[in-house]
Amino acid sequence: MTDTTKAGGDAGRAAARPGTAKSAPTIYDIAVLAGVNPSTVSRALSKPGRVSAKTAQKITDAAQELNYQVNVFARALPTGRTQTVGLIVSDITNPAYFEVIRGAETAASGRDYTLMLAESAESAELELTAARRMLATVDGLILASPRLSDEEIGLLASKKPVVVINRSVAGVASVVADTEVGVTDAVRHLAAMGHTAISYVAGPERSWMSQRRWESIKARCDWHGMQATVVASLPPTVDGGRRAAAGVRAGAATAVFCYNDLMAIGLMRELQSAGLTIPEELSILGFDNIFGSDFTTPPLSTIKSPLHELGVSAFRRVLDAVDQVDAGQEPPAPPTELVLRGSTGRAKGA
Amino acid sequence: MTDTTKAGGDAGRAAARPGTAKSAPTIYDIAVLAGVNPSTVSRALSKPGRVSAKTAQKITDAAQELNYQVNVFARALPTGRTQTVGLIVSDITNPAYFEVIRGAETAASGRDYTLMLAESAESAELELTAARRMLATVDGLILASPRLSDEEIGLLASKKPVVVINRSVAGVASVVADTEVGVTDAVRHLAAMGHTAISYVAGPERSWMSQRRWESIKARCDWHGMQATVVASLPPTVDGGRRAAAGVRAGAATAVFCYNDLMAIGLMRELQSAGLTIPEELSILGFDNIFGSDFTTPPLSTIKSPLHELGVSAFRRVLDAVDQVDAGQEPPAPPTELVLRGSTGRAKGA
DNA sequence: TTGTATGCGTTATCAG
DNA sequence: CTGATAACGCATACAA
Repeated sequence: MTDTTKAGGDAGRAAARPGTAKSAPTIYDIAVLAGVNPSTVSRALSKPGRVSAKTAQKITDAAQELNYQVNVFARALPTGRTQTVGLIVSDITNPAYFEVIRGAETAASGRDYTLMLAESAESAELELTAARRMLATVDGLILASPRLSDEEIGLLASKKPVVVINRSVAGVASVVADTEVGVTDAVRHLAAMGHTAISYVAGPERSWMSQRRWESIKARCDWHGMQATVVASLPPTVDGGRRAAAGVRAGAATAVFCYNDLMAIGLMRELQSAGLTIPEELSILGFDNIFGSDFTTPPLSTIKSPLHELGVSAFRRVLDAVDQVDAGQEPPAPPTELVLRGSTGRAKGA
Repeated sequence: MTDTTKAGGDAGRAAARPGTAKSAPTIYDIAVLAGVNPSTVSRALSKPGRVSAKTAQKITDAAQELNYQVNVFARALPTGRTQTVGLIVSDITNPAYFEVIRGAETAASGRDYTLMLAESAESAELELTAARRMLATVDGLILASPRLSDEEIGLLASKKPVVVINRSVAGVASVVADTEVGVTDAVRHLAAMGHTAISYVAGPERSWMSQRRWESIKARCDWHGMQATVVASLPPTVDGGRRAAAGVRAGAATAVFCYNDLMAIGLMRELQSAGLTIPEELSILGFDNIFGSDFTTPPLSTIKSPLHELGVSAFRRVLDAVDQVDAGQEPPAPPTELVLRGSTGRAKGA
């Protein structure tokens, strides 16, 4: 039976809407118009070069004329491929993700892929739900600063290509910014400004990157013979930063790193409203260099992350995995960079 | 032929990955395990109540045991439905979209829908591309402050349910914040502070909302017998705001509204770095009340938008359209609200 | 209530 | 190089 009629329920896409008459054209329509077999149309459209130039021309012309658009569902059914990759960020409200989203997005568009974005609102549970949902429809998944456990991530990665950003999970591809260079510069600067004791306001326990940043800071402080302590572990938000104020004041540090700019901003504002002057009485540093970190008074000194590159690079790596191309070496980690503004200064009494 | 074997290319999802053995279970697998017909499984899983409680139980049990997951593509093929709605924002970098995204997202999750997010980077062309791409895979589309022309939007809306946020297009459902109340309060406040001439820094020409806000401001100023003028039309970004500085200084206004907070922040900072003191020499007002608008010195006075409600409401309306339920009345526009902070004060010389 | 038969639009296999 | 045909997994008229 080579029935080319389009019978059956018209439940298809583009049906029943006011302006839309009949359902979208298919390769069958193109086939009759071009006088070839549907399978030839399929070939011509999906694998260039596997069909004679002449018929290919006829077919593309016919497709153009009918304003043909592939039905991605029909295509995905036999192939399992969707030309879509997912990106899950832990908090859409954190400006730090702006650029990683942009980076991934542009990289995706450039390769004719679509990016599917979701957030987990800092909840491991929601993150898992979102990840599972996405996994069913995407070719690969990018997890930015995931709150999931290593096991959960490994499980996801066993089903589809997964790349994690700013985290390291055994057996899973990852793209991590090199915190070293920014931290090295920052601590050296602090030392030069007479600081001898610093503290660190950590982010969530589950945050691999928070841990990583602390280790880096600790190591450099040791090197300089400075004292370094963690004062708290709180949500990576402005409010989290505020809540760190008491702990910070209780300590003896004259300079404090916060896990990210959001926390640094919260901490600074809370301290200021309690009467402290920044940086005269305390130096504050954040991480990321987000939108708004230069709005504050004083503007925030911070360690800038290569957010855009992270997004681009992560997308590239999923695609490599999807296409089974051997990624070769892990690409070098893009470096961080110290951005000195007004929230850091000479140590009090130094 | 009721062949239940799973032959053919194993190109399906979850194939060829290290840990994954055979392809995912289907309703056929469930059917044999539960001892019923596949179509019964389909019914049991998609339309609760159309199958006897007993068999339903058997089927859900079997599904559970096999860890069954519907293949959304296979489902989408005959039905055309994907349980997914798209949201396109004009600039993912604008914090104003945080809450509309969150709103739409939570509303979507609540109804077991997935939100697909994209941005257009303030480009009408990219927006159209993104919209077209999405249209093929979603059940409905939300356009937040689109830069598209009315015709283009109408065309999209003729194919799938479309809802626009903060814009009005003939024949297309829309959700718009009521600017009136916020503006009314703001202008009244300004009048009380002795201002008699205000100016407006407009956003993009294509921005319906920028126009809307201006009309609202103009009307209230007229009412108070105040003079009101537009000084520029620029990109709705911090940099756009900076570029408005010269025009603002050239005018005689003692208070200026900016299309949004981003512009207001840019304008304020530029003016300040040129030596002006805010609000003593000039009062500045923004719109939206975004993240960071209270970080500045002085903190920005602004007209807060019901961003979250806009997102929620927009999602609801697409869903109504998708489900063909008569939306009934246009829901009332959620109101804006004046938020007085430090960037507004008594008119200079008043 | 449940089973039967078929279609959804595309890709893939196998002949010719 | 091209044509015929069988999956891909699910939903749904229709019959029983």
